[in-house]
Amino acid sequence: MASLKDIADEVGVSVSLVSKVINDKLGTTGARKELIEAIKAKAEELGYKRNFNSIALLAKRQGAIGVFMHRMGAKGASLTEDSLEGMAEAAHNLNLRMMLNFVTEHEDYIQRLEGLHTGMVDGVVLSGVFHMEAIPLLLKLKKEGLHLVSTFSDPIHESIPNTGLVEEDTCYLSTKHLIEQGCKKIATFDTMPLRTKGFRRAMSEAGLEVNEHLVFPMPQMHTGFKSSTARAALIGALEAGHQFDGICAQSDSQAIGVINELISRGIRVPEDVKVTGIDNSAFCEACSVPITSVDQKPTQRGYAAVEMLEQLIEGKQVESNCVKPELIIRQSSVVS
Amino acid sequence: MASLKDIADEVGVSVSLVSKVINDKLGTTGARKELIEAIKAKAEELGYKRNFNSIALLAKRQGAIGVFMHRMGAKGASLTEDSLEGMAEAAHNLNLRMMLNFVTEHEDYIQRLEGLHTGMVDGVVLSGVFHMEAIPLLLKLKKEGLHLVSTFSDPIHESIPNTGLVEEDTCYLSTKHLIEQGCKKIATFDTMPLRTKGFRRAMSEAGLEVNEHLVFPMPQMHTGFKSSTARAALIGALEAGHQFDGICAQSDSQAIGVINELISRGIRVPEDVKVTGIDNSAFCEACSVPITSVDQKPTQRGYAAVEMLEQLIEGKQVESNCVKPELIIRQSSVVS
DNA sequence: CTGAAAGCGCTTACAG
DNA sequence: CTGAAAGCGCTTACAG
Repeated sequence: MASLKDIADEVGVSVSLVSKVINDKLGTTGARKELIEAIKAKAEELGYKRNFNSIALLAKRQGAIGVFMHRMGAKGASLTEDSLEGMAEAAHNLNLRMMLNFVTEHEDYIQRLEGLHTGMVDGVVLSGVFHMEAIPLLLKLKKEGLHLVSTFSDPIHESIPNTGLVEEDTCYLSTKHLIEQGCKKIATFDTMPLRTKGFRRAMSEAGLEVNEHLVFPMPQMHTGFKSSTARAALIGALEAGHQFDGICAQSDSQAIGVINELISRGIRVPEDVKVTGIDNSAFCEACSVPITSVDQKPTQRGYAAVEMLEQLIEGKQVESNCVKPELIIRQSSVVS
Repeated sequence: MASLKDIADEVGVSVSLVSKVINDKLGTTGARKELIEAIKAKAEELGYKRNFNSIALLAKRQGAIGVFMHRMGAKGASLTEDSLEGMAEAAHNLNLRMMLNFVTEHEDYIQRLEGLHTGMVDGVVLSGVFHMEAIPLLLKLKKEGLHLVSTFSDPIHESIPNTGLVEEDTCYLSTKHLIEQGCKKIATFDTMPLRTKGFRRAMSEAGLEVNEHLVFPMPQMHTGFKSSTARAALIGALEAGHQFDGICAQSDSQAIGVINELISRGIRVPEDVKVTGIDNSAFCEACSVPITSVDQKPTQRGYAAVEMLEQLIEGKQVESNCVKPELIIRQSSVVS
């Protein structure tokens, strides 16, 4: 690894000059053409690479950010991957190195967060599953000078800017769409309160009454989003004799489980029952009936979160914002 | 951010002593108990965090590795995510920071690789999609002192240790299983030569002849693994009147497409046709008929690759190795 | 136009 | 038992 000193020695000039030439910081005064060229040539020849450590040491700035990610979403939904993709892209464009901290076990969260040294990155974006109990620790890290940004549905603390999602709009959009397609008796899996709220809002705006038997109670956690859990709930409703012509699923996994169950019983999708999901995952295309779904914009939000963090590091004022989900219409909800 | 000097000043000792106490490097001589305690207390009070930059500057070691990942696998297969999970876990256990370089566009690959400064990480694990044209650049980086390890199916260069997969075994295992379940006329999608080779080996070992009409030619690239491409190929074969009782798909996406098509034609899975996939993805559980599939062990391989890199950085000798895929049996291939 | 010097935060012989 | 000094690779006033 060649250093500035190596170049300086070989060319026969001072380290200062080499530094200035390499960084194009000669100012108005400049330097002799021959020297400039000799230095640049030698740097090239020696394969000179700047040493980030010494630069950071001097600048008191790391040029690096951390991503603290608790893996989220159903296996197959690729929310985590899409989100990382957006963050990595932004980090690259902003010339920031990106350190990944990937958590999978709930028990590890706090401990991993404690290992997040402030002298390693200029800031961190929190993502994935959030842990309420981490807030005091986060505020402590913030006080120690670590810039913090998050990308959850909603801000977790007034002092931590967030790139959110209008969560309520997910089911609002899909339910509204189902109504436009002629559905009157719509069911939903009550997995996430805000989503159910959006479902109710769309129903009420359309003047439709919600049949509470069709708001299937679900575990409000990981398992609630699963295909098999939704399938079981659906079977219960069918056996109880409840009637419906639309299902606003709160995940694609739920939707695919539901569609498989309906078809196996000879109930046609979308002719007899229309179905929508959430995540716009690979399931949507792979399902026997391609699934209408709501895109939560993970890549866009990941990108925005990193941009926001960069602003914060630069000392600018930033505010939490929200991305709107988008309905992607496929076969499961539209009779052609 | 408190420094050693801050602590030294406040306690009234030298920086050297603080350094030794903080790092438990007092040696045999030791130091006065009161001082040790005073220093540790002050460090705690000031929230002292070691500065990684100065340490790296001195040690000529970064304590960080890079992951150069070209996102791979079908959307929904979560190979990339699973792989990252294993790498992150290993990095954490080995006390290494992990820098993620996430590439999605083919055109960017080389350029991104060039941006991989040697003074930033001690080594890099290459993963995901591989680019043949990158080899000269990789060898150059290696010569500059960057440790390199990869986790592709096969090693890409004799000088770059690899945590591989016995790719041929994927279809060998699934085909063998289909034969054990009574299949005699087995089809495959010829998407990856080594997988097709494994298919042929299993057939030949069982004394079964391969019907070349049932080796469906596929684009040997991304699109070849897709659900819709496989479905189209299957429809062609069905319309040509080819007979088969088993399908060894080369991805879960292919399998799910095939199963959906068969069922829609009233052909039963697994009773009439048995189907297997590869990836052991979320599709397997979500499909109307849960899919027997081959696990490529991405998490385990990611973990192993980082361990290997650490060994290399430590100056140890390492050798390429291979992980064996594992067959996960589900409903699509077994009549209960 | 060019260079000497100080200093970022730390560790490691070495001296006392 | 404790500390002064050198040095990792770099940048930035400042002096000439």
